[in-house]
Amino acid sequence: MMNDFIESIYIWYTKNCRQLPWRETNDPYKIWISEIILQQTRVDQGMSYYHKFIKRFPTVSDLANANEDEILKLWQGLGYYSRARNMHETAKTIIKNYGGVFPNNYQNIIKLKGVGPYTAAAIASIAFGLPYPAIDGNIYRVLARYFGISNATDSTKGKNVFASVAKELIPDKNPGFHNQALMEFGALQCVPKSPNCAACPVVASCFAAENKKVAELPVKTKKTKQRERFFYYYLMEKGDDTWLEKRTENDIWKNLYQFPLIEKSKQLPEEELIHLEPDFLNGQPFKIKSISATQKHILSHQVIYARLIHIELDKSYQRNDRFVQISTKDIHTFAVPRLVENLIKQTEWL
DNA sequence: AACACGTGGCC
DNA sequence: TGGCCAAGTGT
Repeated sequence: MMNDFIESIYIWYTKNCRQLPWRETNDPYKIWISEIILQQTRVDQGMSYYHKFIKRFPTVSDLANANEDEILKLWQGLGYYSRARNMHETAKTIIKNYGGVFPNNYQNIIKLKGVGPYTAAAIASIAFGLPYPAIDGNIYRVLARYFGISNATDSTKGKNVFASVAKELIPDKNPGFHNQALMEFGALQCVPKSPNCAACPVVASCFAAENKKVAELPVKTKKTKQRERFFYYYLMEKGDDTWLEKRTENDIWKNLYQFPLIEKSKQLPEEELIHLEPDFLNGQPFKIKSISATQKHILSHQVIYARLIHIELDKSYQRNDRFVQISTKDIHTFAVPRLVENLIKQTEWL
């Protein structure tokens, strides 16, 4: 029964799998890079980043020796920037603790920063042929529907139930093929919304198809609530120069750059905006040249309303040590969040 | 254990 | 359009 299911998935995968660059290699370094990029990220979205990273950092020591600023610049636009910071830390760990050789067992792989149960199992099975079941969002969905598992995938109980089912299924030989087949099946056939069950090779024995539960499975309980934030960025113009600020707090976009920011707890009307006196200007004279329209930027847990206030500084303006003074034409060399990138695009002066 | 962490695509 | 979801992890 289980074997028929798995056999069908293997046949389906052999026929339908995508040719992906990280499937053409056994290099654990490249497989690791691909797995980090693909965390919570679609193949289409991550593909160009994979190519950029492998080209710029062909080996783990190339990555370890890089500056974090450069790594974040390459990662710009992908989101979840802690992945890039942790990747850098792990590259340095592999050089320092493993002599530059990627650890080849699950226990050491999962110790690496940014590598959790899913990624450790994926690397162990795909790169080293070790029988660890990788359970990602796709596999939760496939197993929940096919076996009729109604436990929430984001509960501790549910995770244990899915883990034990996945463990039953994992073969000793070709576990990497097995894990990728199941994931690919979820990604292409057993999709979240309106899957084409008529074309599914295992529909005849699928619990959800049989019981009209395809739309109800898998079950998730937690819903994320968003908070609103109001960002007022200052584009400070002094001749050909401007200033950027690095976000160093444990908050969104850590270690990325932005225009000097004033954050408010509520939206400010334009007449209040024009009278704002940012502390970083130290009461020195400035002239407002323009104020952008409000830009709405949506994150998974926040909604940010941002405006860019373009000001011209007097020649006497003293530099502020919190910020980096740059030649404005160099602004594109700094890693910035998508929101700031969009503001830059919309501003004539930049 | 619950929550924070990005972005883009889909309907 | 707004909510859901995508090869999860760290704290």
